[in-house]
Amino acid sequence: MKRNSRLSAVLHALLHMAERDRPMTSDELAVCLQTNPVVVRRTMAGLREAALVTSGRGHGGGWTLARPLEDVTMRDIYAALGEPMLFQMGNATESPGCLVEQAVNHALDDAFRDAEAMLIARLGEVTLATLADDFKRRFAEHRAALKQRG
Amino acid sequence: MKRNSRLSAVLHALLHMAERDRPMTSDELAVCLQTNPVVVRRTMAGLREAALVTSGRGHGGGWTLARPLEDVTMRDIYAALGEPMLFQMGNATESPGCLVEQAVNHALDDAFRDAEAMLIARLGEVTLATLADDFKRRFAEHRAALKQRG
DNA sequence: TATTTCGTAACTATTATTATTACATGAAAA
DNA sequence: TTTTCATGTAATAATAATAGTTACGAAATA
Repeated sequence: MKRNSRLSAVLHALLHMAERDRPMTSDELAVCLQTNPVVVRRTMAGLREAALVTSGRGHGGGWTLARPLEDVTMRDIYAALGEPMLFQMGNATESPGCLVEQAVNHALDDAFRDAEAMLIARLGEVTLATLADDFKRRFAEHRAALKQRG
Repeated sequence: MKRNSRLSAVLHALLHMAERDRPMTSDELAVCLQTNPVVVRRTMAGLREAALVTSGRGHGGGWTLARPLEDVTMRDIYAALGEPMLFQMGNATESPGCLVEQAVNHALDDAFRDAEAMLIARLGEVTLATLADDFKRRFAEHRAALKQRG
């Protein structure tokens, strides 16, 4: 079950980019994300339009972060991806005139709208720097565990 | 864009059933929901297992609500449908060992889990009676508007 | 100029969901 | 008891959304 995982894939890509001091090519990112370079370009195009990354062609070209990690939240990235639907379930639209359907949709809309607002707010609280720090912490733990094992 | 709209479809069906004093057949519900009777049976099967509805075969058979409207919440129905995934996006699972991926997944899991908990709690606050009342209100308004227009 | 790399359109493949067909089972009516 | 009606369910087909691929053009660098 691996639906629309673009958001996590993009975060994954951006953090890998942050670990390097030169551009990463679409081919490199494709290997890293186990996908196709064309898919990488398509996805990153949205981020470029949002000025979160830049791309360069030819020798030494590839993808580069355009802003400091502290300035970019997961919400920014979600927005740059076109604010894809967060929820699996939509409303019925079989009989738009049906008053029963309207009552149902109204109740569901209320609940889903609130949950969505909360989720988006949460995405806005986490920056790429937060994620990078968490990665570094995990990396340090990993090394410590290796060392202890000898 | 009409993904997995089972929840709203089922609510729609149950409220229509509530408006009647005899069982509704799968064919009737299928017309009402603009789908196929077999799809209706498949979907309602989950509700029957959860004892929210009963089904009867042969003449006079069909689907009947098994509990008072006040006793059934949208959350009960969500549960009866097998608690389908609420979110469109899952986590990346390309490289389970990748520490970058783990950091990303952890942050996303946190946000999604909280939003899901909130949404499910909200579903638990709305009963079928709530929806039926809302329907009746809309119906009264509808009639008043018709009357005023002559 | 040769090579690298992105940009993008067109097409194919995969997957998830929904719809359909077919037939068995059970219940009520004739 | 036979006929009719309705659900139960497996198997299959159709549809739609997403992802992957191919192909080729454009731009930048060596």
